[in-house]
Amino acid sequence: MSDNERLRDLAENLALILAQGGMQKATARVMTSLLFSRQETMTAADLCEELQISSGAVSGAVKQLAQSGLLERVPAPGSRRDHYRFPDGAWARLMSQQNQLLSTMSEVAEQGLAAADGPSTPAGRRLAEMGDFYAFMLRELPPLIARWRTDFTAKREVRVWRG
Amino acid sequence: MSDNERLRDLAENLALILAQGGMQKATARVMTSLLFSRQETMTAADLCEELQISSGAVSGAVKQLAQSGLLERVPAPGSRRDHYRFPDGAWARLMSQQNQLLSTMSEVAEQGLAAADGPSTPAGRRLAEMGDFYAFMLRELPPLIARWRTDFTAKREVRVWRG
DNA sequence: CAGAGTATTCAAAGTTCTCTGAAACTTACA
DNA sequence: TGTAAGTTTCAGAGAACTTTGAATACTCTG
Repeated sequence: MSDNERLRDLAENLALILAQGGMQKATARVMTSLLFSRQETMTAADLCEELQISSGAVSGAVKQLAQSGLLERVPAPGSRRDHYRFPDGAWARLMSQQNQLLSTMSEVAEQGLAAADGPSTPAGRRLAEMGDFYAFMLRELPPLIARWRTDFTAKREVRVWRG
Repeated sequence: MSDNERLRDLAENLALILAQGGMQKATARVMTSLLFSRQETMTAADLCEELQISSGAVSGAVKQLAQSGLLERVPAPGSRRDHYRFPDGAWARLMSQQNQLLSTMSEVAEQGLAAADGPSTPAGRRLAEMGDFYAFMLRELPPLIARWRTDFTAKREVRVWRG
């Protein structure tokens, strides 16, 4: 199997995993195509051809991905077509967006605790644990992600110096 | 609105959020019922009545939840019915299970990097970043969760002494 | 070991979601 | 401003997933 075939295989495989995790199939395939593509950017037509899906499906996938920051439009002078790419830092951004959910979980738990007459009732015990856990994660995760960003940026610069 | 109604409302609301995030509706509702219930445990019949769903749906939901550690069967002497409860430490366990996914992401990125002729190609750059990010998270998340467990266990013990 | 009370399985029905293909819309250039 | 290239929208077909309800299997208890 050539390296190109291997890349395509890995892309389709990862798309499958993401689809099982709730992402739309076409959306997942567009995302992994961009991620594993040898090209810097891909056009909608490229994606249609590579994935054998309609332009409508590509349009929908692009919309969703752009909203969650997993795809960016690249200005392409001299081309009428939109060019898309998988943005640098997307993974970190994706995980940061999870904070939204953590925050919701934490709030719901607090409200529940208030309605449950404190942490000594069964419901109160469960909700207190839930609230504590999500508050903890909400406190700890953002600095962790920030630390990765710093580390990785430093590493990348070393690579660039070395050329 | 009474506190009981508020609890039920919060439960249904959270179930809706989880369902939007890909969890099956019946499964999410069973989970949040157990989480917000004033009782220590609930039976299948309790769940059927509270949620107005069939026993088949409850059975399916119980199966799924038990597999992911979000529900546990409680031995109930003197009752023929199974009793279910939301287990202590479930949230931490749930997050730990995400490590499986982190691990997969990290591996796929490595394999992709190998097929992409190193980090100086466009695909290589993207996959190197992805691999680095997930390897980092895989290294940092488990100790973080362990730390929460320790902290929370200590806190709970303080509550018990005082209680 | 018989029988009542529960839990689980499974086919069928219902529901929701996704993709396609065509039409409408937008944009860039002559 | 007209035209051609490209993108987005949307209704409808089809696929995939959920739930139900009845039949089956299980498990205590007398």
